[in-house]
Amino acid sequence: MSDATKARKAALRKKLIELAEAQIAAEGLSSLRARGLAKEAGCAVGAIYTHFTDLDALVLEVNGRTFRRLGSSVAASVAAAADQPPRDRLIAMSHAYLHFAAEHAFLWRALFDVEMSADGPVPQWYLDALGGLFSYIAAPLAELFPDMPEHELDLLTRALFSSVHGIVLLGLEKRISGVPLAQIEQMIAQVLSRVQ
Amino acid sequence: MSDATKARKAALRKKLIELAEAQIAAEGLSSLRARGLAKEAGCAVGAIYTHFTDLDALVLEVNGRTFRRLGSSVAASVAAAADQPPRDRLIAMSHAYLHFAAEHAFLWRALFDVEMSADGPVPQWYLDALGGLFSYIAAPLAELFPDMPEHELDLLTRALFSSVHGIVLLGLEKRISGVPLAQIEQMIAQVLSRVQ
DNA sequence: CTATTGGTTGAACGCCGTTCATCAATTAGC
DNA sequence: GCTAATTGATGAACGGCGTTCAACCAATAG
Repeated sequence: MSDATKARKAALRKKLIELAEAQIAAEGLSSLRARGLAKEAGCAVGAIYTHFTDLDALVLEVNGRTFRRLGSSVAASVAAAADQPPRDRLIAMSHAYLHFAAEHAFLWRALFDVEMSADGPVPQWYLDALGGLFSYIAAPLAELFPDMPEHELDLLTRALFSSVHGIVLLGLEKRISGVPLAQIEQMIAQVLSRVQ
Repeated sequence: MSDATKARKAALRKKLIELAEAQIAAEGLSSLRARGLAKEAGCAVGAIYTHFTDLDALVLEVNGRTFRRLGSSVAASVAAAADQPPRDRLIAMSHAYLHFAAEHAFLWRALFDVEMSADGPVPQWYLDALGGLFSYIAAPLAELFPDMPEHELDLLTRALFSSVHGIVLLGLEKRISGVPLAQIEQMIAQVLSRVQ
């Protein structure tokens, strides 16, 4: 296969991922349609399936991008708060998580809405990305609780991540108990600053 | 309309709700099919739509039942721990929430998976049921923090509910970070017992 | 006994994701 | 430079979905 052919192939693949991402970002995961995507990309529906085994695989690519951007976003907030006490770093990265979720609401939701339906194993990069987020939390916690056994520290890490995730999830869910961003920030700070 | 006719009508309606509930409980919300339901109920597909505007409305009925049972379950755990200190009551009701979610995984998930897609307003009983759960949490918190302003107490209530919800959600999600029930209990206790 | 009402029927509609025989274009061999 | 082989692209077709609606029928009212 010539370089030009490979390039065209890769270009269509990239275009499909970008268009899918734009569609999800604009109108949500459930608005993604194979036919709509093909029309926008200027190709036939069947072409999608030469690049991805099914639409879920395509969404997984989009989620990969989203997860990496979320990771950088949180990492940047940690770096910016490097000279602050551990509890403030925890709050800073949680607020970064919140703002990412709020600014990219549909893309962020897609992270947790796709996997459930697919029944293949979770890809490794997914677990790695999650592990990365966990490690950002674990570091300040280890400073706060230097005597805590590793196992308990690991559990507390997961517990706090899940707590922040839950607060962001329900806080942004306007249909259930949606509240202003400032109040969600307050809730996160309330829970994290009470961790003694 | 005669009583017999009304009774038959109500019987089919009830049967449809029960069959839908059984299907969701057994294989999840996404496995619910109008045709399958009609076949099980021994009626035509169209009959479903004389009792419910669409399948979402039927699922909403199922969710209503689930929410009421969840409410009683949490209420019972509060009653059983009535003589214990507030923090222990918080932990007891959170564990009740966890065990309900674990035992009725698919029905519990349906509570949060349907509403999102429908675009009508959230029905009042939904908000009432959520308010009920909140009030169970608010009571022990008011004992723990008698001087806290009402607004902040309200925020802390939502924050703690969301935290427990997040821990249960991700803890039960085997595909992401699923862990044994005992560990999820530990995580809940960790977060709640640290609330000072 | 007839007219009317209202729940029930199931074929049909439009949309969906996915497939596959067919096509077209590029590559490899000579 | 020509032919054969390969491979991505095509889009009509398939099966399945939620939902609709003209036709049907059983029960009620006059």
